[in-house]
Amino acid sequence: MPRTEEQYKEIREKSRNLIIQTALKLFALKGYHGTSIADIAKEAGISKGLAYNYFKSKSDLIEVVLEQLGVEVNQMFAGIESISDPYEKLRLFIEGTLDSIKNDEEFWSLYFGLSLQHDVLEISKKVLGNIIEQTFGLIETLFIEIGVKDAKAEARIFGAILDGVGVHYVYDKKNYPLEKVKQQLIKKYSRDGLASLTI
Amino acid sequence: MPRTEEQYKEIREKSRNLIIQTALKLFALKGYHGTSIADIAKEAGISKGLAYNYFKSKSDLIEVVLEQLGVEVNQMFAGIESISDPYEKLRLFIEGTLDSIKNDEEFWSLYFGLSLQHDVLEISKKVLGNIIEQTFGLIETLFIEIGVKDAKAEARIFGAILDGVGVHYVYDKKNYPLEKVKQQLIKKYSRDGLASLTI
Amino acid sequence: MPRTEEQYKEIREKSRNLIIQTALKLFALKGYHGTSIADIAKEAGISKGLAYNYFKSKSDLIEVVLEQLGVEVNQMFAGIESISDPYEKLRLFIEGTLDSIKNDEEFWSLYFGLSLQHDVLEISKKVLGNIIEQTFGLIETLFIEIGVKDAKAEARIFGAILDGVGVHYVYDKKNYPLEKVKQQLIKKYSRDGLASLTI
Amino acid sequence: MPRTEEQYKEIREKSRNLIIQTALKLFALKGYHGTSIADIAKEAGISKGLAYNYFKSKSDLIEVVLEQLGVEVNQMFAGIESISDPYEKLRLFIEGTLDSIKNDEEFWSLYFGLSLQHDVLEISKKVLGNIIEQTFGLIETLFIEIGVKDAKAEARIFGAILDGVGVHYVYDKKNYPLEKVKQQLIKKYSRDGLASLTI
DNA sequence: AATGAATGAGACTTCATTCAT
DNA sequence: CATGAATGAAGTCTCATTCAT
Repeated sequence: MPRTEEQYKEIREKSRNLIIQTALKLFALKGYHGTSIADIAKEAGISKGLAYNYFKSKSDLIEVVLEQLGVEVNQMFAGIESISDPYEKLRLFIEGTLDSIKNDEEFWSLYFGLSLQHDVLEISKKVLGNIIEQTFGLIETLFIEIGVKDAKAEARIFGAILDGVGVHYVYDKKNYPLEKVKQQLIKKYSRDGLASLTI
Repeated sequence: MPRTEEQYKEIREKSRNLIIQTALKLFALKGYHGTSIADIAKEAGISKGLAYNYFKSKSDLIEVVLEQLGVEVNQMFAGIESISDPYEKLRLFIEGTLDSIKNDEEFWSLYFGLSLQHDVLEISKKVLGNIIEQTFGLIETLFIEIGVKDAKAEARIFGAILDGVGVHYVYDKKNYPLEKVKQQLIKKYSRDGLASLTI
Repeated sequence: MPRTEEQYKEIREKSRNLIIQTALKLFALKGYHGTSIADIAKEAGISKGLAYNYFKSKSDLIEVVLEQLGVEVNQMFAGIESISDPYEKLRLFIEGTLDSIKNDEEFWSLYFGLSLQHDVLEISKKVLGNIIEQTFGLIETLFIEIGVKDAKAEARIFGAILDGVGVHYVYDKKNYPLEKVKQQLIKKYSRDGLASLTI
Repeated sequence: MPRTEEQYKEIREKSRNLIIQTALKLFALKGYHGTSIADIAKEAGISKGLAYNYFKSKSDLIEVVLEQLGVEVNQMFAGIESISDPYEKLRLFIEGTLDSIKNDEEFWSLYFGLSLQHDVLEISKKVLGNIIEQTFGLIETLFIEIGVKDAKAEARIFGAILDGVGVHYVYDKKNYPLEKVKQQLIKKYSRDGLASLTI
């Protein structure tokens, strides 16, 4: 009995996701070059051929993986939008990012370790560029709302801190004083901490 | 009649440097994996074999290149040590780093793009770990001198900013408001800017 | 639709054997170092890559080839076990070995020429050591049964003769008086010939 | 002051011997392929270039090394010639060879391990063929003198034993019962032992 | 939709040999 | 006589990708 159109679609969706998730995991663990299609296929329990059934090439696969990454980053900050107090928003942003860095180590390891890999960079820009730009815009708006002078630069600095902390944490997880840094940042970006920067 | 010890040493020095410089350039341009020994040899105008006369393996070569990088980073900050005023030191640190990021794009592209590449990471830690740790210590001392509470976390944040800015700049050179960010950072880490953090 | 498990197994079996047989032939002909994987692939009419699909490395391949050799040596002597008269056994041993040396020149050329090659020696010991040890034990038992004093040493000498003859024959096939040596050995290890050694 | 012709010759002789001895040692230790000219030069404390000053190629070097080996083998048996009793000669032959195998392990390791290496085989035949042939002739004469029937075959067997024992000993030095084998052989080739073979 | 055998380009690496000094 | 920097061919091995079934 042939499968229905519906069933095929479901199977495709499932296999595709399996491949993406497996790739994400292995890329994070062993890097883009350190991971072969054979590795991914084996780990996912499928054949190499099947991977090529869903993705044109390895570079196509990483593109999709990065997209997925972007989606997840977006979701992470989705909840913050609804908060109205900008200071509270900043605090949630900091807490959200740093807690996530701590809890989803693997994910961020991928994000920082992968998206900066040279061969991945161009793809990364293409896929994540928009999301990153948007996020910077969001933060800029926040600083404008708060009344910070030169909100654009301030937003860049804010972003630099979070990414810088992420990079440093991934670089040396064991010794990084993540909690202290978090508290310090929350203080820094509280109403009092920002007072001197506002008009 | 063989060349003198001196002559041989000179030849070796020259070839070795040529290889290192060429490798540095190509690694920065095309990444570690994207650059083959053949590429380096061709660009340097030597044979593949000669590269192996000077470096045991490709990974040995990258190690030396990273070391070289560390040396240059160190030199960059060497001049700052002699300044006595800690605020001035911070300013010079910021200016030094950001100006260098702008002027030695290729160098920083390598520093950020390369040392975070997955396979290079371990080597990078081994070679640059000390220098980085030292630099963090130096900054911490600075903040202690200034009287900042929780100087350790503050030093981390400071470092995160500089590296974050570097990463962002390398990620998208054309649109990055480097000058603005520099001014804002100088203000932030001036005596007035830090007032609220000190005891 | 993929091939069945069965079909795949068959294909694999066939390719694997093709590679082993080709390797055996070329190793015997040109030595281990004198034979490249490319040579084997070309002779077998397959790609270099495929050889690595079946064997982890060249040294893995030689190991399997030597194993194969061991199996064949074993089979050669399998028939002798069933004979009950120890003198008859010795005769068959001598005849079997020397006839085989004459008829399967290529095989023995490999056995003597290959297993003594320096780099192959360790692998050879690992793979063939047991079989050789067993065979010596078997011969020793034979001499004990016959009543030879110091059967251990006698077994060693017997083995040395056969291997020595093999080495010499391979060394200079054209001039070696194999038939004469065979007759002389049969006489030497007949009941009469051994009389002076028995108690 | 330029050196005299005499001095030059002396230097040449010394360097040449140094290279040969070093090559002999390393070839024995690591095999022909496992030893590079660079290895030899380093071990001998000379430059690669110098090695090529004395030997046209690596294969030329091995040829000379094998020749040297032949000379030493010849010397080993030189003393035996003067003995008049053929039985005594045989005994000295056996003792001489087996003691030497034990004492000059390295040398025989080279002799058996090297001269049978595939690439070396042809050279070995060319260089050692004569000596080996001569030695077989000598032994044959001995057996004729003693009155052994089919002395040619018997000589071959005698040679096979000594070489076979050598090969086996080199193959597994630790466990080989060399002393026992020696005693057994001496007995075997004594007047009594050979009685049954003589007319 | 799924398989895995097969390919082939290209990477790293070694090393005998040459040659300018 | 002596040096060692330099070459280049050749070898081992990996892996993205294809394709017959």
